[in-house]
Amino acid sequence: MNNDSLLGFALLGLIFERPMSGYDLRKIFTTTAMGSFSDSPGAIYPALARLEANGLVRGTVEESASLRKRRVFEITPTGLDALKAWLTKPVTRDDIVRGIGDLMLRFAFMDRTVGEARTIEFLEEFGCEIEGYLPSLSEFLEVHASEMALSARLALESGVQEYEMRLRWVRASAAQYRERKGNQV
Amino acid sequence: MNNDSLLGFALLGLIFERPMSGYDLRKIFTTTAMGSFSDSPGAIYPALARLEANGLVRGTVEESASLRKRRVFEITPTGLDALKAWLTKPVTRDDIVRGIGDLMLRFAFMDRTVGEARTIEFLEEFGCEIEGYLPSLSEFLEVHASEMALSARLALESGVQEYEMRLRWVRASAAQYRERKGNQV
DNA sequence: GTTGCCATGTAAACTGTTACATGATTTC
DNA sequence: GAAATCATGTAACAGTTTACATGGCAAC
Repeated sequence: MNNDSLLGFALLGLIFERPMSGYDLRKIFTTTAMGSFSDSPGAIYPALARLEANGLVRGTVEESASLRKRRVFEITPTGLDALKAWLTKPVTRDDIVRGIGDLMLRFAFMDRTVGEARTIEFLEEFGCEIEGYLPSLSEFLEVHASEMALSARLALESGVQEYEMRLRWVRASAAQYRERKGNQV
Repeated sequence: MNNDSLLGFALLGLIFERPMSGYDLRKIFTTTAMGSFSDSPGAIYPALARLEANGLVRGTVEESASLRKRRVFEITPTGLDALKAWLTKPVTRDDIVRGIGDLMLRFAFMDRTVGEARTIEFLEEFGCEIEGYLPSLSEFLEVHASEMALSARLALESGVQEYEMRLRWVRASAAQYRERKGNQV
């Protein structure tokens, strides 16, 4: 009954943007910047089957003339609800500690689904959580730096730099959204 | 027979630094900057059992006075070989596309295991792969920016900025290693 | 006519998640 | 003596990887 894997939501979000076949989705993972996902059929086709079993997408075999058989999936109203629910989840500390990839995926899908107001809120929550986490990470580095191996220390510094970079990005992005919103009024 | 999961190597690397129990390892994942790993016993204890079954670590029950029973694991020569083999694997395009977390973990363990020369080599390979990948990502962004939703474009820009940041980090780190090496001669 | 791409899927093995279970020891 | 922490583990389930399997169509 559950379908909360990141791959499932990635598929759902892409299918929302336009109806697609399993093969189309695979190609997106191999050829575009979404290369962090597996393009293996053993991951994608079962994930699509789960989405369909849960009523989040509906696949129909395309029969247009001389084309090979293709099952094209489109999102259902239930599926759109599930997508929106996932996108509007509050940002937690855990989300940023366990890797920000999930958050970035959610953000990428936001613009055409949950609206600007919520997108800006998301960025604010994102920024708050980084601001809450970064000092503890810096402090840990400061306290333990002397006893750590050079490579371990540098790896940790890289982590700190990544959070700092994301924070700058969050602020710049929020500014862009506010500007756009302002222009529309 | 296989034990190539990232968690397995994380445990192996930590146990190499000093012998530890499963509980110690869990605490590292909850309390230190290695929070990207799961601290659930259902992940760690089976992973330790696999490492032991493959002869990479050896667990002995500590019987010191009035302490609770603790199984303390230490690395075996076979385990050290496996750790070094993992650490010295060449850096591939796939490593940087699928997420640099694995590479950073490998780097963090390098200093005390494979030596400075190999660590510098690793950084050079790392830098080369980013330099090879970044232009294609920037180009993709340039070509598709106009047709993308704002949030999707910003998410992609964040990805580009991350690679740029890692590249700066790689260069600065390599410089530190070369400097240290120079000082020793 | 064979190589390569389009397109879909399955099966076994492995890994990780969630939740449960147990019991000892320290602290209040 | 109750609660928190130390410490180890198991069981059911879900998801991914790897490898295999199939067949149509297009180009050369």
